[in-house]
Amino acid sequence: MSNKANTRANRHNVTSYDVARLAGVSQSSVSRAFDPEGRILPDMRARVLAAAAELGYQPNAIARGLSMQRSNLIAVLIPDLTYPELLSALTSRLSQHGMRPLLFTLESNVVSGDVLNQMWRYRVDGAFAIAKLRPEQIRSFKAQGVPLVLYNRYSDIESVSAVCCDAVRGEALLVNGLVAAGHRRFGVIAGPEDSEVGAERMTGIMRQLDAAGLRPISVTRGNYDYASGKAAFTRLIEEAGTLDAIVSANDFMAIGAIDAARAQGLRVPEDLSIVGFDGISAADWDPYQLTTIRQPVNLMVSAAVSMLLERIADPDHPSECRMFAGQLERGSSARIDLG
Amino acid sequence: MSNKANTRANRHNVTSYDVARLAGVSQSSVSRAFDPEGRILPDMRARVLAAAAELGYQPNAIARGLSMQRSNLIAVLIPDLTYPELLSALTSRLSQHGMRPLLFTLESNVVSGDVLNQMWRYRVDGAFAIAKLRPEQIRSFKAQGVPLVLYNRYSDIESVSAVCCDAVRGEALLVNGLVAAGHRRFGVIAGPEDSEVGAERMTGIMRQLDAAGLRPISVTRGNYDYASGKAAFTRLIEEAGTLDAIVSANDFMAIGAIDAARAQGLRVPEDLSIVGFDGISAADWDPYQLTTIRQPVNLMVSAAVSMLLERIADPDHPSECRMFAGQLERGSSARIDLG
DNA sequence: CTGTTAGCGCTTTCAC
DNA sequence: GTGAAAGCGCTAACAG
Repeated sequence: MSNKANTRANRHNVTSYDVARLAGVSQSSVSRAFDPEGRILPDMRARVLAAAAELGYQPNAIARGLSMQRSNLIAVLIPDLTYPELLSALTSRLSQHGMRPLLFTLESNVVSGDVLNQMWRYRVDGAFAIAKLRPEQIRSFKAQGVPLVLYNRYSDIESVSAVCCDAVRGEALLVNGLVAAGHRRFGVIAGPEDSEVGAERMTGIMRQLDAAGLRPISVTRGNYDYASGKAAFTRLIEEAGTLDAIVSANDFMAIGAIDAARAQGLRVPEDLSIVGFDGISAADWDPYQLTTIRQPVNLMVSAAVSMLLERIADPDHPSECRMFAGQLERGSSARIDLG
Repeated sequence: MSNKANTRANRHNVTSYDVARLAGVSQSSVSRAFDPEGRILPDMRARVLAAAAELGYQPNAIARGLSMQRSNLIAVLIPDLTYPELLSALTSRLSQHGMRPLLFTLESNVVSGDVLNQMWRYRVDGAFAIAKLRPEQIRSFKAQGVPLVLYNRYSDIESVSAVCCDAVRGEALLVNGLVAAGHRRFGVIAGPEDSEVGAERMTGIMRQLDAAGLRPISVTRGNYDYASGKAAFTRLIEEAGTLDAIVSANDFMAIGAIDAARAQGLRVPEDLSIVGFDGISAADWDPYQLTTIRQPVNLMVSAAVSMLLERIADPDHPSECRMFAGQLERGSSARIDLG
C-alpha cells in the first residue's frame, strides 16, 4: 500500500519505474526513450534502452492506451467464410502502422448489437467491416467517434468510408463479353438474400442484360459455396431446359456449377459458358480455368488501411468511397468476346 | 497536429463517473453493477444499468485491463496461408469465454522477435501459435508468464501445451491402405523444409513404408500450394518413371498432383493413386474426390481453448498435449484397402 | 533536456 | 450493501 515501488513487481511485471531505477533516471525519461519522437539525449536513451533490455522490459500497451486515449486496436468484423488472403493482407498492412487487428467473427453475415458493444468496450481506434451493418449501426460508429471503413459494401450514409471492387462494372464486362460472343439464354446464380455484395453483383448483371435487350431465362440463389452452386445449376436447368451461359455471383458457386454441368454430360464452354466473380485461387485450377473478375485485394486493403488511418488521425477528414475495377481473367470456362 | 488535444475534447467518452452521477450513486457501485459477481442490490443494479443505457455507457476494457492485470486478449500467431475455418472456430470459441483474439500474422512460417515483443506489450493473457517457434522463444512465454498452446506443432519443452492431429497415425492409415491395395512404387511430396507439420507427416509416411519393407522411389518437396503440387508431380515422374501411388503432405499439393497426372494422360486412381492430408473443402469436389485425413478442427480448437483457459486461470496447471486422430476420408483418388 | 506531477477509467480493499 | 480512496503503468503538461 505505502510502497508503490515494491507492490507486485516481483513477477513478470517489469514497469518503467523498474527500468528508471536501474538506469538511474526518472520514469518519464524511460517513457521518452521509447517514444521515437521523444526529445531525449541519445546518450540517455541508450542507457535507458540498455536497462530495459536487461530487465526484458516492454512498455505496457494497455496502460499506454488508457493514458493516450488510443488503443491502437482496429476492430475487424468479418463473417465466418471468408477469403484468407484478405485477413492476412489486412493484418500485415496494419502492423506496418503499429496497429493491431482485433477480430470479431460473425455467425452470419449480420452484425449483432452484442458484437458492437464488445467493440466499444475495447475502445478500438477504428474498424473494418466485411459484413452487413444496419444503417443505425453505421451511425453508431459516428456517435462513438470510431472511424469505419466498409469493405466491398457501400452505404449512402455520409459518415462512412468504403472500398469496393466495382461489381456493376465487373459484371458488365462479363455479360457484355458473353452477349458479344452470341449467348442469349442466360441463367443467373445469385448470392444469398442478405448479401449486399450479391445484390450489387445482381444489379450489374441485370442492368447489362437489360441493356442488351435480354432477360435471364432463370434465376436462383446459392449461399456462395460449392455445393450450393451445384444445386443451383440443377434448378436452373430444370427451369430453363437449356442455357447458353450462367453468370454466378461468386467463384465457388461457378465452380460447383461447372462440375454439375459436366455431371450432366455438358461441355464447358462448348455447350454452356459459366463465369464467376472474385478470382479465388481455385479458379485457376486445370479443370476449371474459370473466367472471372479478379478483385485487386492488395490494392483494396492498402487503400482501406490508408483511409482508416487518415480518419483516425483527423476525425474531420471527409469520408470517401474508393471503387476499384476488377480485372477480367479470361479462362476457358466461357466463350467470351471483348469488343 | 492539434488533433491529439481535441481528440479528448470531442470524443464522446462516457465514464463510470458519468453514469454514477446520473444514477445518483457512487462510481464503485457502477463498477459492481457491471460485474456479474458483484454484491449489489438488484434494485440499485437496475438503476445503474438504466442510467448506463441512457448514456450509452460501455465499461472501458482497456482501463479494466490495466486495473485487473488481465487484458482478456489472446494472441494468435498465424502464418499467411492458412485455413479460414480454423480462425473463425477459434474466434467464436474464445468469445464465448469473453476473450478476444489479437491477430499476428507472419510473413513466413517463422516467428520473429519483433512479433513477440509486440505481443508482450499488449499483455495478452495467453497465446496460440500455428507457427514455428524456436525453443528459446517458447521458453520466453514461460518467462513472461503467458500460457501458450501450440496448434499442430509439438514441442518437448515441458512448459508448453499443444493440440495436434496425429500425423503419424494419419499417414499410417493412408500408407497401410495403399500397401494393402497392392501399391509398391511410392512417390512422396513433402512439405517445405521449415515446416514442422510437414516433417511430422513425412515421418509417418517413411515409418509406415519402412514397416512394409518399402522405400519411396522418389521424394520431392512442395510449398503446400496447388502449383507446387503440379510441379512436384512432374519431378517425381521424371525421376521414377512410373509410380503406383503418391503420398502428399497436404491436400492442395495432392490436388495439383492429380491435375498434373491427368495432364499426362494418367488416370487416377486406375494408373496411379494419390492421397493428401487435411480434409480441405476442395477435396470433396467432383474432379478430385480426394482420399485424405480430415482433421477434426472444431474438436481441436475447443480443446485448445479449454487448455489455454485452464492455464490462464491457474498458471501452475500442468501443460498437456492432446493428440487427435484424423478421420480417413475415402475418396476415389486412391485405391485403398483397409484391413 | 530532464524530473515532477497529475490524470486516463476501472477494480478493489477498507471503513461505515 | 455502499462509498471513499488507493493504485494499475503510462503519457503529457509544466517547471527547473
